[in-house]
Amino acid sequence: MNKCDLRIVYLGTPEFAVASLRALVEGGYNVVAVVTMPDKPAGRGHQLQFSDVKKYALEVGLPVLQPEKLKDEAFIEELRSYKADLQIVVAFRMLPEIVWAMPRLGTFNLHASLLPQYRGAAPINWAVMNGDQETGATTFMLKHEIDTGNMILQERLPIGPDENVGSVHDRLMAMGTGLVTRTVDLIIDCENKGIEIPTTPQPEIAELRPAPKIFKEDCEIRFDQKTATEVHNFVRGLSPYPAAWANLTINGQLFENVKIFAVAPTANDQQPSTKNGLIIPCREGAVRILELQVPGKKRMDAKAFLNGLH
RNA sequence: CGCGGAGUAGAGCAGUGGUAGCUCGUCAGGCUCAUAACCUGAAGGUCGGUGGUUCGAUCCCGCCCUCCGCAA
Repeated sequence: MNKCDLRIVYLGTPEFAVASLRALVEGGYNVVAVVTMPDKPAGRGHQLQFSDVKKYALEVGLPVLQPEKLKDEAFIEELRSYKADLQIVVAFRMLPEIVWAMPRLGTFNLHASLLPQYRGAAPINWAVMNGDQETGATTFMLKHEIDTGNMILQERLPIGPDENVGSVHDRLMAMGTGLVTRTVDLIIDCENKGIEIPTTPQPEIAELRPAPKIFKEDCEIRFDQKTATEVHNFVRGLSPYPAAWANLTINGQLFENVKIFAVAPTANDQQPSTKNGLIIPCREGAVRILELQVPGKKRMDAKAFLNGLH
């Protein structure tokens, strides 16, 4: 079997999933259809928005399936009609067994963490928020419990001490493309040799850190409850999306819902200060805010913000 | 027709029915390490676009363009 003989159905939604899809398409793999989220009204003015994966699929002329419900009879029938040998899911949603068990060779997932760590929806954010110095990406075969299947390939990636999640996301996305294509190559190779795909059960680890979906209320910075280092990690783990925020009182003026994109730990300070930049005291130490955004305003560095105070 | 904010000097913001200021930056000079330092001086704006009201509009009214927050 050649890579152009293997029929692949690809499931994914955001930008992170586009990279691997593109790698497959441009690498000459036989992607026969794409499954993605239904179009939704979004953005200012509630315009109908296509998912990033759908935009790309349309660009290259791939069939797009957008089921409201993954168990829907019509959708299952349509999916079957593509006669996939393999399904690949990247940043999609939970799949019912009837979907992931459908292809002859099964379904594998690209997950943006070193499994078994950071199972869940926001693995990249949590790794940075926890101050980890390393993360990675893993491909694994789907099974019932989410993000627990046997691992196929895994690759590690260092996290810089001041790096934010946006940067880690982009680097993991690039790394993921290689992981996905190599996983497919491996599967084809095993198929040709008539052997099982070698997989490894996820190791048992005592200290398992989860990576649940992050909501806005989880993003408020509690300066009084965190050390300067913790605030720093929290901010970069949420920057640029979904962004940490806080209500700040500066020179007696209250600013609500201020998004904070970058801070640097700095010398201790008891009071919020604007003398040497925008300094906010923490439970231990203090941070200097480097980049922020007030509602209705543009994102700006702290210096610009201070220039506008009056 | 989802709700809302905003377009004034390179940046961030004030302001007024009689053609505009602040902080920062820039440039020139001084001081000399204050780790986003200090002093002096200068340059730099058809106040988003377009109609209207007015003796006169950056400011009031209509339309257009652009940017942003919320919500999804």
